[in-house]
Amino acid sequence: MSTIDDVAKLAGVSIATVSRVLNGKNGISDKTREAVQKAIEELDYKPSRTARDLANKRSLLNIGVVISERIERILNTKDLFGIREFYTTVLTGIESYIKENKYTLDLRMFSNCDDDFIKSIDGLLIIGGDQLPECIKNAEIPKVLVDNYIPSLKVDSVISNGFDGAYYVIKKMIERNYKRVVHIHGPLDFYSFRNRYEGYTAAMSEKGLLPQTFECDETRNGICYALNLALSKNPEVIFASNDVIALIILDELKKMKINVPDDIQLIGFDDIISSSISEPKLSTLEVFKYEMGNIAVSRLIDLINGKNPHPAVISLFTTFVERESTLKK
Amino acid sequence: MSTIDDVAKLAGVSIATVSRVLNGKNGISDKTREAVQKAIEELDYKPSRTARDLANKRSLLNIGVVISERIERILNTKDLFGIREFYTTVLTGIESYIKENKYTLDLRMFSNCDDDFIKSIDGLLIIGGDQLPECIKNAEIPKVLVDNYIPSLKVDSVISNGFDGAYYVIKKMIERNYKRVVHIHGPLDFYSFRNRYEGYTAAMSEKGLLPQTFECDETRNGICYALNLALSKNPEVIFASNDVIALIILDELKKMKINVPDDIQLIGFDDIISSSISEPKLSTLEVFKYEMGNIAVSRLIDLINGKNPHPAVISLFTTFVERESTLKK
DNA sequence: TTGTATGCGTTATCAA
DNA sequence: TTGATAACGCATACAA
Repeated sequence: MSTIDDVAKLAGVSIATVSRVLNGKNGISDKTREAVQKAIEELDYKPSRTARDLANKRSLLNIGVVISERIERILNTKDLFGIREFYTTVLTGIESYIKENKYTLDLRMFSNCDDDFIKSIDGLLIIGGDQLPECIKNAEIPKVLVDNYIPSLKVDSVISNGFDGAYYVIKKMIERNYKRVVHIHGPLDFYSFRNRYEGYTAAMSEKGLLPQTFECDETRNGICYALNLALSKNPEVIFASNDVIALIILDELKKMKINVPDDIQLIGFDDIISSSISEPKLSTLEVFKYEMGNIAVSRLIDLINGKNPHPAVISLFTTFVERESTLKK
Repeated sequence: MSTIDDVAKLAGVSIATVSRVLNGKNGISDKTREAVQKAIEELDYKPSRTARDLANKRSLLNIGVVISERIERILNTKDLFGIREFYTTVLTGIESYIKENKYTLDLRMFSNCDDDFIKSIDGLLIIGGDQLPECIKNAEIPKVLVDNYIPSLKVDSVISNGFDGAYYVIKKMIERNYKRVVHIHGPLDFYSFRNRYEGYTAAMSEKGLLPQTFECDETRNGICYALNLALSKNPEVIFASNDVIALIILDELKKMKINVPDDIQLIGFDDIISSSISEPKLSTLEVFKYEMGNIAVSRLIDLINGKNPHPAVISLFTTFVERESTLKK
């Protein structure tokens, strides 16, 4: 196998020049370019991907990370520590990957994304399920949605596999002979809620059971309201969109002297820390938040490097973590 | 990612020593070895295969590619050129990536996958939607399913986004005011068929229409049978699981003197070459087969290198290619 | 427009 | 038993 050195020698130029020709840089005289190309042809030279990858690692990229005002609020709120932890962990995954590769990070809120910002970054990570402002939607740089997916947009996304997680756990409960399994969920315009909702629905339908779903916003009031509706169905199992909602439900059930898991069993989604210290401990589907951040950056880097540019959705498997809230004695 | 340098520093030795420990050379004091191993553990250090290959000036990655007997038959059959082309293109994508990286490839049928084979490869690409034999399922090496997905298995997969493709195109037809849209599909135990089926169903249901689906095997007889059932519903649009089925349907409709698109409109899936030369030309959803092969290898390499090891499903967006078969005058 | 020199993460050689 | 250091093939900042 010939190397860049052989080509350079044959063409009578330096390896830097050969490299430039290879990478289509400009600022090369036609004569030189032709000479190099002829040499490449003659030697049937093929650049080594291994070496190329290795050399490419060094490039300093500036990664933009944007969050909605909603998430910004969450990150700054004390009592919703549950959700806060979710995004914090995702961000940690992002940051650690960026740091390891010696890239730089620029974190902004949606409202601060002007043209100058877009121009200053090499790629964009967009966190959370909120509506995207136009300036972000239109930004013509590599983009990756994190914990969000917009089917109509064909933008790369990294999400958790909410469908299969929900589907699996609901089927499991049905196989344990519970039939009255209800779902209390957040607004379905958030993809992650919708995805889990669909998994729940699919499992119920497949088992010939009627899905019973109750929507709520993410406030305690909203959750209480949905919970009361749900309780009127005399459920054996309540499956909530996420752990934050599940934990509030747990709290409310306690107030009503309804015992979990003996009277009603409860399942969340996300596996935030509070779920493992609640009383009883909450059974839930673990979402790999840190890994989600990690892989999102990794995918973005690929896009920036023009590697596997065809847009794709990357969906991370979840794992059922069974704790006390589904272990009825 | 930490490097050999980090480990050396933490262990208080030189990188040469670390390298020795890594490669199990002898002539190292137990004390040093332990220190190095502890550092490796602590940093969760994984050697870079890229750098290792470069230094070794060899690419010892041997990628196993396995296909079912069914696919092997398809690849060797002349008249099923449609499906044949599909898998051929996927394989081309795989091969080109492997060649570029100067890796080696070992292609086998399911029945030839013994332990020796598994031992001889660094990672496994499994093509197509067929049932996996135990020896492959149990192989404890990095694996990626290509054009297949098994929810219960948590194995990495690369697939096309059949749901959204079907959903999008069906909604589009409904918005053009067609209400009698039927779906003729292959066996639903193949994930790709099931996925498209669900996209169709979701779009119909969402628009308040009753999904009308007809299963067939992939033989002409089977397709005819399903087609006749479907025709009894007096459809305005027929959506087929893939182009091969659609093209056979087209042929049968011609025999019946039913005009496409004026009497019935027809939509396929995959975008194989024959679809662009049929009469009329077939509207279809393009599946990026070559890219699918490419990204599958790329993902496998990552897994082999321990990069982003959390299992994930990568789903490639499809594109609607509108040709004559849906352009009713 | 072109060349020089450096670094990417690892292995291997040669000294110490 | 260990450490410095030269490759491996390429990209690129900086000089010329």
